[in-house]
Amino acid sequence: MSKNTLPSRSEDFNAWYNTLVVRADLADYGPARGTMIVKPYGWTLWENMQQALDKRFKATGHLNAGFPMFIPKSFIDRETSHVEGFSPELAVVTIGGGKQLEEPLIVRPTSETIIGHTYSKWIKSYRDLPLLINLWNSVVRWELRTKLFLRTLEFWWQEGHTAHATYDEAEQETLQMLEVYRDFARNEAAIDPFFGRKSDSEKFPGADVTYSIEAMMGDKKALQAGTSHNLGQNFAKAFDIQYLDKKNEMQYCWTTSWGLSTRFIGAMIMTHGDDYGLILPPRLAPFQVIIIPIYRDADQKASVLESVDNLNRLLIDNDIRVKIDDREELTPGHKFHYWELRGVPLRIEVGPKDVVNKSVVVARRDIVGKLGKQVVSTDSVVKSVSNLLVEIQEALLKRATNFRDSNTHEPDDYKHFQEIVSEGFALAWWCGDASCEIAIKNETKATSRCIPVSSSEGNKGTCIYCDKDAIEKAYFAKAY
RNA sequence: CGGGGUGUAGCGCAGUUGGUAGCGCACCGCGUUUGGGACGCGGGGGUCCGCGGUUCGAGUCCGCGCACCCCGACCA
Repeated sequence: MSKNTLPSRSEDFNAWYNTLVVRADLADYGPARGTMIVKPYGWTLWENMQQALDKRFKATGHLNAGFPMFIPKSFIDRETSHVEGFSPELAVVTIGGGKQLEEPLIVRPTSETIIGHTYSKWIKSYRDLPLLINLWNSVVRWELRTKLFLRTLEFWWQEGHTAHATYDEAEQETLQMLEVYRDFARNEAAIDPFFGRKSDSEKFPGADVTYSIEAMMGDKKALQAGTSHNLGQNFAKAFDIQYLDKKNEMQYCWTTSWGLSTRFIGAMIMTHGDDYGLILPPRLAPFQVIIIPIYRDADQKASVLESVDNLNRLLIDNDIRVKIDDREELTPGHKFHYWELRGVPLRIEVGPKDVVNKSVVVARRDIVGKLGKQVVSTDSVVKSVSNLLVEIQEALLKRATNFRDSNTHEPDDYKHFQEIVSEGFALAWWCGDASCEIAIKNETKATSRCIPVSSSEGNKGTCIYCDKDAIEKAYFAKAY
């Protein structure tokens, strides 16, 4: 029993996470510092996320495209705050084919600049708008401190880039995609994030406004899990993205960008996982059901495997992602732990007794042990499994949301605020002044996460730090 | 870049006063097992992070590097 156990989640969350990511076959360390190898099991999870997101992007009128990973270095210099934000973390290529390049190339840290360059060529008329494109790619940012999925030198993501005729359209797009992320998080990943506008110091370099979804992890720290930016006309002006309007007058476009990355996998791990390992939401899990055959002798083996095959086919026919673990060298008990570590939502045990009784044992990953087990007749197994997958999905969302809410509080005063953010989220009146934000960070390590839309509900208050008038509330928390 | 820690088999570790490298898990073979991490027997696998020094002899002592991890700084 005491073999191969994970570090305790409650005692050492960090060690738990690092060990789990590797042991559950999601990812591994690459040979270069700070790089990540996403293993097939982790990549399948990412593919399922991609499908769920891509469906939503298509439904809102976007098309995918592929853009170069090499960008002329001069591009990054065109937008003032963009260059200031990204210069420290650029990977720069100076040699190609053995020769010094005339102009260095940067490995894309994000594609706003090359998109800007391209859109200025593509967009001539109001009839070309809106232009709605998404990219699935990887980007490189030379981070000092790395952690698998949460912050690596290279990571995989999608970046949407749109151009519009008016500010209102751009703002509407920005908020629409924020809502897409929120909906994805809630309904696919069973994570209900807070969402809102970023403070000036936390926003994307080059954006007028950044919105984000912010999720609470199992250690009560915040994770920015997706961002959507209204870029105003900053990139349009830097890259000359102009169109002729109906009155034959030149106008600058209004652009947006929005991204969600493999970091979100970290969010799922840290939201749902427990001491036994991952707990994956059924809608995204690479395998929704793992079937474990159990038998003693050759006769039993034959009948059990036949029964398992039938069950497997039945589930596949009903679009359930299922896998049989028929490895002969491992005992059933070992396989139970193996797949619990990997977070498969449902386990079906099929043994000699089940064959005789025309039944199977179904065990829930989110309720480990006998409490989560039930005997289901073969006739109704598809219905039971389908229902249970929905139930688990709902239970995970409910559990995570309860945890979030029971660790989020509105402070009465600054002392109270300090207590709250030492172990959770605070929703507090804030004057909007960066100096208060900085002081709070220095004194508590908590940063402003986002300012929920209509946070004030028309009321006014006083800043939790400086007592000056405040018209908005912001979430504050220690963050990844 | 500062503080701390660790480098010995795939992973986790032990290695005594310096004497020529071992344990558990994993892996391979055979057999018995299989409803919550099976067992027996046999087997394979090592530039002991690197370089230099001390010594008859270095995993061990000394010096200099390097890498990784943790905590800071930094981080759409």
